Amino acid sequence: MIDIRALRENPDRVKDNAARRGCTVDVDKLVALDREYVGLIREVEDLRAERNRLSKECQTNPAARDTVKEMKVTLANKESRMAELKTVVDEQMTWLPNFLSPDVPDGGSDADNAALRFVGKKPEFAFAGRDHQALGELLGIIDTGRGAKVAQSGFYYWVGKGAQLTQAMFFWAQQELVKRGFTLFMSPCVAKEQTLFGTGYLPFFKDQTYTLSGEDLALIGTSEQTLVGYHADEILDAGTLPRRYTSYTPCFRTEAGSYGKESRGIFRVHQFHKVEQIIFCLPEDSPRCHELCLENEEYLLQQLGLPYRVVNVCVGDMGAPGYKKYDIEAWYPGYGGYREVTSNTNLTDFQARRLGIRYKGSDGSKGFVHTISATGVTDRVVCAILENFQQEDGSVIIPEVLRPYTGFDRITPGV
RNA sequence: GGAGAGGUGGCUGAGUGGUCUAUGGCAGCGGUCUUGAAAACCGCCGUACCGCAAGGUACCGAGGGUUCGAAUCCCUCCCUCUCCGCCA
Repeated sequence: MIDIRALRENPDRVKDNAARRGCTVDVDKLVALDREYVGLIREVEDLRAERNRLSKECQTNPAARDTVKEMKVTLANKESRMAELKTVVDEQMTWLPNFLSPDVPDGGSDADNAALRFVGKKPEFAFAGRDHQALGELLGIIDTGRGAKVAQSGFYYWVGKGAQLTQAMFFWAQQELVKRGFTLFMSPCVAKEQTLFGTGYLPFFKDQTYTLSGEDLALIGTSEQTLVGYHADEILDAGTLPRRYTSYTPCFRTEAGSYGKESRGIFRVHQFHKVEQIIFCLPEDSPRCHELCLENEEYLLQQLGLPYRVVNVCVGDMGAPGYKKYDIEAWYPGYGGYREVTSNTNLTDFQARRLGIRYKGSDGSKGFVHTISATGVTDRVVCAILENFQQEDGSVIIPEVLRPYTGFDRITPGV
């Protein structure tokens, strides 16, 4: 949610931003409705002041009661119009996108993202590289068929050494982030509507959400929802910022409308797993914290030995709550291209405003915190490990940093 | 799932129709005193919104209702705690 004062003081800026981000809210109409609303606030509050004054007078002057009774009718009419306007204005406000960092590239899709740098050396195979699905089947470590049998298409099993490798990576990543100042959480994997709304997933990504029937609960699409929601309606002591939180949870997404798009393997699925990075910080600190999360992402991929590129995500490929976003795309030799493995968004005060997360400084300063939401690692990173470290016979060499956690240094077909 | 108790400001905890944003304590801020600190004493100390300002309005779990007037009375809902049952 943007500050409604921005709308009142500089509607053109809001309008331009909304247009650039493909938002269909009629800003001019919204401004007019808000203006009427603010005018009514004045009238209603004046009437209430008069009513309150007369009510006190009733104790000594019973005749005042009749006056107040009459006044209540007028007041009730204005109040109901005011409530009506507020409902409409609030609803429209929730659809307005965040403002953009000046260095966000234009563009309509991920093809327009700006590559910032390429890191790591792509492996060179003297054989035809397999993709993760082929490797997973050959090694018997990814089972999509039984995932579909038991749950639905889009669910899958990691099996045997694949599951060990995956768990090893997730545990290792959590440990690394803790070393870097993050507090580890185990989080609920469901959240109520208000939490999803507050984090900006609703109303924008409603059709991506699995809701539980008969409950005000949905499966989380990311632990960002529960970690950011953790401090809803709280005032944080500025001295405790930035706060760095991490957790490892499953993430559930319906992926409505994306059937058939890059659907081979387990790249786009209904349930994946993620180690998340969340930072709450002071407004002036959010660009720095955003970079910090990117450094962490890069550090993890470098330790694993994976080649990747960093992209500055363009307007059209960024969700409405984002102010600036970096994606990291790992190299997938079996697939033959770079594919998104992490994303890292500076949401500025967009979530904090909706959730009521504020800070207070000892110098009396106060305001909404900024939030950064970034990936640590996901299952997609394991897919990249499989593709990059595959051998001609289909076996996969385990990155050294993970070996203390896996207890083995390679996965071999038939073993 | 069954039974009971309760939700008031950063915390604690009074308040059962009007002068209540709301007693007291703790924490916090400022000051007196002190070489400094502690203690003691004095003062300040919620949030949001409207307004140039003066000031005003709203908020005692949420939403309705009664009333000239609701933290206080009525209704609905939510949540928390305790005990019992079940159980990873």
